[in-house]
Amino acid sequence: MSIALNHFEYMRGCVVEILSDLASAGSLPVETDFSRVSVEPTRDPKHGDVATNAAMVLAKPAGLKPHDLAGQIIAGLDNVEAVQSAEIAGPGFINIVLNNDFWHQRLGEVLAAGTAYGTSTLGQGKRVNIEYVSANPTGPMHVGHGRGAVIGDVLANLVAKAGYNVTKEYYVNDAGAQVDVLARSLHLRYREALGEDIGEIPEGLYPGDYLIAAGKALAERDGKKWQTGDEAEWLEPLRDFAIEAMMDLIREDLAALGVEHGVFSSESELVGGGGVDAVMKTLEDRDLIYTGVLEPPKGKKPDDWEERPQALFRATQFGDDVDRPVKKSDGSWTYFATDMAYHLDKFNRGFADMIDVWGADHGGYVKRMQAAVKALTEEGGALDVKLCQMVNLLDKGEPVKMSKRAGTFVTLREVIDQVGKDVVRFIMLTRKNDAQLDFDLTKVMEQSRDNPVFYVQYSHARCCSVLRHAEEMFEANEINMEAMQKADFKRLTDSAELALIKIMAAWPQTVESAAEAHEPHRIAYYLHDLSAAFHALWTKGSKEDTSLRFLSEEDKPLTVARLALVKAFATVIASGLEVMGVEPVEEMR
RNA sequence: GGCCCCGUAGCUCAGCUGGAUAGAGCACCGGAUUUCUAAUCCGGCGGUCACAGGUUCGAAUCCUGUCGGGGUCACCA
Repeated sequence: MSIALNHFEYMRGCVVEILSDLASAGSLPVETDFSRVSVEPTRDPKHGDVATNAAMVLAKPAGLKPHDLAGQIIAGLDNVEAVQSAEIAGPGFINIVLNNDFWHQRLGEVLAAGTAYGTSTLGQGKRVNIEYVSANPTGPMHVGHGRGAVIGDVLANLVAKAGYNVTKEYYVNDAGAQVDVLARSLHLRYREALGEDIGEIPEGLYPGDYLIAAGKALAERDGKKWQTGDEAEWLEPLRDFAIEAMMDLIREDLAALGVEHGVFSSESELVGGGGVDAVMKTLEDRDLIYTGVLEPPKGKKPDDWEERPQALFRATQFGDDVDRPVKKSDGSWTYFATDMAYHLDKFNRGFADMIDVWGADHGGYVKRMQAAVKALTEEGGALDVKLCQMVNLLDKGEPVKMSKRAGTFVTLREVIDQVGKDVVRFIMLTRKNDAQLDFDLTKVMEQSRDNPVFYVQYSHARCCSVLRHAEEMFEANEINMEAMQKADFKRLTDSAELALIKIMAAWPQTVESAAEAHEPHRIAYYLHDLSAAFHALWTKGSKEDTSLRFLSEEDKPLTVARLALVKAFATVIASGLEVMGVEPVEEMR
């Protein structure tokens, strides 16, 4: 059982029970398949709380008209305790209104569960590996990395809340040519630290200032040990030193963003430990590796294209468009080859479900990796890849000009320091992962309704304000959690109050569907909608009908019931923000 | 040329895996402030869901094709 009732699932259960009864009574064929029967929210609240398509889906197999079957289902629904009314609409929908008691019970559930509200057992403890960030250890993170970091992190929280056993993983690309370049770049900074004039950083090396500190640290640790020697002598130790320094940098950035990985996997360890060779040998034995010649891409041909035979993986057998090289011309493994070994390693560690979060520029890589997983796990594993589109950094609507060379590059850390981690995390989720995102440094700090971070935080702060005022009006034991849970919820009858409860009650379903779809941005949208319902109730009480104000000296029982509503709302907001890794704000003066 | 993503209101974008009369914010127009925070709310205006076929009770959503925008295309990661 989940910690809260998913009322759509609950009502679906009721409908299916009625259908089963109809089947045993002979009104429906005994073997009728109910799998297409769904219970969903209505588009328009005027249509009721939930609607089912049962009559439309089953009319044909039952040999009945949708309306006739609907009539029989409605007769059954009238006997369901939670149902206030049910009626046929449109082509055969059954619109269902649930009674207030049912909604009041949901309110009690929220209070009982606290921020654990919405936690589900959907995943049944199944293990899922989510690999994200995996930024190359060659410098500090930029804003685009930050988006992937947030999407991966929140997706992990979300999937965990839906009942899966999640491992957050970072793949360290500490092998290959680029970390050699890093080592050479460090060597320059190291000589600089020892007093040499190194002049301009040559083209092709990393010019960033962040290596200066690493150079100094190396000079302090090792003195002049590597200053004059041959590259062959110092390359490896400097590489290790540089990677360690860069990973420290990245870990600091991640910590500032509130992101923490459980596992760091090293590419070089995988290669060094023979993991790649073993996997390739296995593939060769299965005749999935062969020596062939690739055709150059049609359209534009690369200038330095040379036709040559190379070791290819039969990716086309598993859904890819062409077979993919696993060896470079110098005989070493391609990145793809090591990545295959890495994904098999994850599978062998017990993760049949894998999710990778990548930048959109790696889009062309998805099919081959999925083909690889299919081949390596013999269909036992599944890989979903979330591609993150670019982040356009703006200030007051103008693009922020960035150049690595000119040293005007804005790092993720600078943005976090400027606007705060909570704002960064929230804004990163205000678009689907595969849509481009504008991040305006000024706009995200504005206190207005078109800033979703503020809008949601403000609704929570307003709650806290009400609860603070209540403390002056009541003795502590009159409005503690116990008292709120015993409050007379039946007093909450206004449409705006009930509307708020109904959206709160949709939280468990939101968690489950967003987790299943691997779409963390839905949480941000949900919280915005939930906040809107609260702001609406607030203003309704203060303007249209002051009897709807939360605090009333004259009617304390009613006030306690309303405080319970306020508390429950704040709890669901907090629960959602917890998934997003954002701290709820209690005051915004 | 192949592959992937995208095309929804003047602008920025949602649309819960196929549901009803397609939604929200901004902008524009008009309202609400003796207050628990008006940093908010309510109403109005605004659409050929790029286009053409197809699948079915039913399509913004799935399939095919066309047009337009972006990304990517051995030996980088």
